[in-house]
Amino acid sequence: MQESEFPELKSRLSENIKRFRKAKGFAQERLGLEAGVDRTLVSKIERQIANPTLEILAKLASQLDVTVVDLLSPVRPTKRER
Amino acid sequence: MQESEFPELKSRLSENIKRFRKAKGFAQERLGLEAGVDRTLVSKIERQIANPTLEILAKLASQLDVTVVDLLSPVRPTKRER
DNA sequence: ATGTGACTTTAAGTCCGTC
DNA sequence: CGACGGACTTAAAGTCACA
Repeated sequence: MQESEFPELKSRLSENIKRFRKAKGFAQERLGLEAGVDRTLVSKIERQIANPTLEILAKLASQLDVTVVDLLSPVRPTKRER
Repeated sequence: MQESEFPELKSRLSENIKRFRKAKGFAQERLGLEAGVDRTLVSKIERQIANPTLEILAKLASQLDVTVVDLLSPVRPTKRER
């Protein structure tokens, strides 16, 4: 049985959301409010204890002016870290 | 308020899963079985009437030997097909 | 082999808070 | 501002039967 990339995906998602959110100067609450997602869910995603649906990811990506793929992609494709 | 990419994501996901699944010669049932996902859920995803969680996407991607990003990316412009 | 309907169970997501 | 908890509602996940 193959290993799932789920843990790594959650980690990337967390880092990417934090990064894009801060780049926009948004607090978790503001991002949630504008995306139509509860602030506690944003918090859980950033703490990697959530398993969000595709729709939630789409809403957040939209408000951050990025794509869902951007949210799930490795943080630094240029210089493999971690 | 920006429009979400959700409908398009579901569409891409559908096409990509079908494509990767068929490339492996898997039936929906077989893919579901090996990924640990019910076949009716695979069916719903391909018919774009599901809103899957990240974990489900990770499980399916794993069995198809691709990444979740691959599943959500626009259909390959690799060689200008379609 | 897949689509679909009816159903139950589980967890995603919300809302209210405190620290 | 963000981590975190409790109680709640909603919808996804999962099961099964049948076309």
